[in-house]
Amino acid sequence: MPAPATAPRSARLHETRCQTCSLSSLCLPLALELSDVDQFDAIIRRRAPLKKGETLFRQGEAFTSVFAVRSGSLKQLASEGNGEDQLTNFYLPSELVGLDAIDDELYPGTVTALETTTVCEIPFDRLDHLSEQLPELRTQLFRSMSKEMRDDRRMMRLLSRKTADERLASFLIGLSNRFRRRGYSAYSFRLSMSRADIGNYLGLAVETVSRILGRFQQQQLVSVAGREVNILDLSALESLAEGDGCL
Amino acid sequence: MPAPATAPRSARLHETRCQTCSLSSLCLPLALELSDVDQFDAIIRRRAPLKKGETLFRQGEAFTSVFAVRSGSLKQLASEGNGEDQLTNFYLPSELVGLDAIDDELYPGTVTALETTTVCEIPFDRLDHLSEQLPELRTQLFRSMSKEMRDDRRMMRLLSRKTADERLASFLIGLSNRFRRRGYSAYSFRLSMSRADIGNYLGLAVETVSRILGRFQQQQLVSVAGREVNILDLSALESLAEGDGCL
DNA sequence: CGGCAGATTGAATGTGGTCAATAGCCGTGG
DNA sequence: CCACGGCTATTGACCACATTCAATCTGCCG
Repeated sequence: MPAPATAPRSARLHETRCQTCSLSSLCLPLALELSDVDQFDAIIRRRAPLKKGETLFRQGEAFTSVFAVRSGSLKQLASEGNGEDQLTNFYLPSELVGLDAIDDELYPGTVTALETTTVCEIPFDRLDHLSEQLPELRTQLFRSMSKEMRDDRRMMRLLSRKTADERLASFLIGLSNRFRRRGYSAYSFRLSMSRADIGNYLGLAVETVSRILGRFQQQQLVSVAGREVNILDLSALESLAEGDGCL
Repeated sequence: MPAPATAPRSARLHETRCQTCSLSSLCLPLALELSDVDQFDAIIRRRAPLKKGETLFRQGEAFTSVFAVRSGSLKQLASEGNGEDQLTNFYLPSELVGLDAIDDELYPGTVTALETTTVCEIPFDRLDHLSEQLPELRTQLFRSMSKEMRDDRRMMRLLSRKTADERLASFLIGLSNRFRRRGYSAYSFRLSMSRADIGNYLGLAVETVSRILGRFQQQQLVSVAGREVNILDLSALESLAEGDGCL
């Protein structure tokens, strides 16, 4: 049901353009000339906001689009075989969702909103085609994918070599950095995900997450109240995250 | 030092072309028309074979090229901070090395040959530029990266949820599949990596790898003699790898 | 105010790591 | 050809970290 020519106020909300988006310096069009942004903007489809718990797409659905997060946050869950679900990623504003579906043209996980979340839908065939004419866009796309690969490697290192304490510390540092880059406080933020999500993501039991957050609080590294986090000693947390504990 | 017009025998070895490469159906030019393969072929640089233990590039070096493995195998090691090295990947023939370096234009790990190995060097700027004219090449490149991301997610699941037994089983199954796709036996192959490499990759101690391989042998799942592996009960190994142990 | 999911805390268990010793493999050189 | 040295692999004993199970507590929405 496409919006009529004279859209009502509710539809206007989704008419925002890349040119006016505060994330444009982090998002795909980051390297584009103003005239090119117009072209890019033209292929974007705005979406009605997702409410908490609503899914953007489900595992196994046909891949058609990648999505740029505009506000809010999402998680990606992959259930494989009879095993439990694995939380493979959290997505924050300006990040691209769905790049891992290009190869076999099926989304490899279910992506769900952790809070009220708005995304821009970017049909991939049009993105691909546009990337032919706009080398900067193509480069940015390659970079996004490459970066995600690098982040994955970092995650593998976390999962295979780090202790539970180091994982939690890394997780908090990672969030802090991502918030900072997006213009939010690096020291004070709200976790949009549950302890269970954190545990699932980090390969830890919920109880372990809880215990360690408690311990961090005792050690004056952070103060945690429910989902509100305050980082009290960033550098200590950083050295913990890098496994400097044995120094 | 480019080869003279009439190249000596030793240089001829590296003149092989994509058109005659037995891997062409798995490698990047997979989807190209014959005429387009010529263009692709023209940007490839053949390399002298790497001997066991020689490095293709080191962590932190400037990114210039991706590499397609032609024969042999490699490992990628990333050392972060003061921590130990993390083995992030093994590369087999037809696979692309270096895609994770695009974003920050530095190789994020050191890649080393596990045995005598030949690779094709593909300067990335020329690849990128060619992908503008050849949509199929671009698609294939996107797919390769997307696939690597998917594989990384699978690896994360392995590292965060699977037991040591399941990891080893998954590892053997994965190798078996990769060998099969390349036309080698899925049941009988030689590990080009040491136990230490396997352990590092799977997030296990060497001793654990050794123990579990021994146990698998007792259980008649495989027979292992040094680096020679024979898979005796593929389906049992597969169900083990998927964590069906509790069924 | 009640109900329920999410979060915390405690005690017991087990998987895999560490340390240490031994055994096997392979290339080198006598 | 065999002996030696170094490295890789195997095996064993012990220990620790994180999981599991279970109970309790907190906060939130109806």
